[in-house]
Amino acid sequence: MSKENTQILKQRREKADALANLGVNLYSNTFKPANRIKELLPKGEHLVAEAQDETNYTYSVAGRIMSMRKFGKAAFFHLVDNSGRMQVYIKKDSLGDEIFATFKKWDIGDIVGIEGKLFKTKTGELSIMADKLVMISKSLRPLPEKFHGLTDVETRYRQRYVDLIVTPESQETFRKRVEIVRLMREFLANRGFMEVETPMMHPIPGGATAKPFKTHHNALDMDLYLRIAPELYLKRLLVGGFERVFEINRNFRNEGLSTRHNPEFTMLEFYQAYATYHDLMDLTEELISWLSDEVNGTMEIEYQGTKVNLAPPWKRMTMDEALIEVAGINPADLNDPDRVMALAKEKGIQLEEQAGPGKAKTELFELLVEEKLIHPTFVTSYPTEVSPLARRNEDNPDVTDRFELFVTGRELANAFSELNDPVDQLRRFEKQIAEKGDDEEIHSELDVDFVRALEYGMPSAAGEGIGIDRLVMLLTDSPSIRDVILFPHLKAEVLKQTKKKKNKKKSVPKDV
RNA sequence: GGGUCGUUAACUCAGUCGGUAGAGUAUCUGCCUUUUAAGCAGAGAGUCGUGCGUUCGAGUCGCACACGACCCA
Repeated sequence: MSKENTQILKQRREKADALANLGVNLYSNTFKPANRIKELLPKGEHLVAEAQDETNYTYSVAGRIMSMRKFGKAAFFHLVDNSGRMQVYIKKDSLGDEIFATFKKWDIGDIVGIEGKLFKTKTGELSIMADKLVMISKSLRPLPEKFHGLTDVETRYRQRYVDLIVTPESQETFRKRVEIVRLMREFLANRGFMEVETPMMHPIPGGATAKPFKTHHNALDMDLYLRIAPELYLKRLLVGGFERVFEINRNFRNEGLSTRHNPEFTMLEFYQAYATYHDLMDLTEELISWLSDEVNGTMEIEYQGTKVNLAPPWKRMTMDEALIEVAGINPADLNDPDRVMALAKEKGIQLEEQAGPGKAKTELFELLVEEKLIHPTFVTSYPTEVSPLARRNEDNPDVTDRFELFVTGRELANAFSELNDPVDQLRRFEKQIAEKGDDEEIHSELDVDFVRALEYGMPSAAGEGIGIDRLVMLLTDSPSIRDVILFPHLKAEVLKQTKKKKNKKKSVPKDV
């Protein structure tokens, strides 16, 4: 990691001091750019090389200096603002000796304001001939090299601000992320969904099976858990009469990190009364294919070298069908609970004592099928055993009216027709708690209030969760979840301390 | 938790058999008023991730640790 007293940093500070001594405000807050670079570019389109803008209008722009070519009495540099990039031409003649002397202390990385007139250079690049210069923020640290940029991923994650300055692809990814979320809200709002905010701190973590983060409220003297899912609160709103609700916000899971897992991640959850999981499959393929088209201009995308066709309709198959068709399992084996269990053992799957054939089947699916589902595929009929909140299928109580969506071998969404029978719900909670009872880290407590809510009557409904981070990964061709989260979690950075002449011991005040 | 790889100048990277640390960019100085990876000449810049060990001698070999990447659980 970077050291804090290097030659290059000293030089930058000395330069800043020299500039201040010339009477320049290094951090002025008076310059207000009247123009954005993007809107200037068309204004000079018609000009030929070496021609001046005939209107002779003075424009003003502000931004960061990203490259610099200095001569003895002139210079070119590129200025970048939020909208684009443009060349500025500086001439000693037109600025005067004093101003030009201060300009000589400008560096790549400085944020500056420019006023001037448009012209085209010999090589035909539209530029601003500066007649006024304002230092807005003097940069004290050098930017990464102009040609290779910043390639060290650790620095890109830890110092995302530098990454955003010098890596246009990174900027583009996060712009797309913002756009995807904005479009999602628009899509759902257009269908009558209302966006709500439910608690992030839960007295009882529920709605999923995961290890929660624990915290404590001092005034109430009670433990709280960062939510692992908003599901049980959103369903309470269905009880309350809000028929279409959604929430886009963070979930927290105290588990491992990987290219697909960040301890906090963003989830869209939405619930629609009087709908079934079939309705949500229609809605999901419409939503995601539309998002791809809006953001990438196509439904046929490439993810890490693999072509993926997001154009509807998408494949729909039951878990049994997937095991038979994709994994080549004998249908007879799937209908016999003992043979399912045996098959799982055969494939090296280690099952917990309480696990039944539903769990075994799901594990087989995860092992043998998941990674092979490249194009979007809805897998339905999940075993009831692994779906404690989903409605049982009317014809076969062993499976639920549930689907998960897989794209590029990864789970992207999970949805089901909701269980609204309070008696069944209570039974399933009790069973779930009995099974997880030995795992202290998975906090098991029956959410009595949720059952009470169901007892008031929750309309038939279907609900779904879509992992936003993974969706953004797919639509931006990003290999790691850290590439789509602005500030991903890493271990604490060990900053190298500059050696001091004496290590003064800090006096530690004793507790009185 | 296990395995593999990585960590050298501000950035991007070389560094042979273990023998006094290299380049490009950036920076500084000089020249340079249409350049755009500007150019020419010169200069400075390093606790080689940290620690211990082997050795006459370690960026290089060994061990431990830290951080990161990928794979596996």
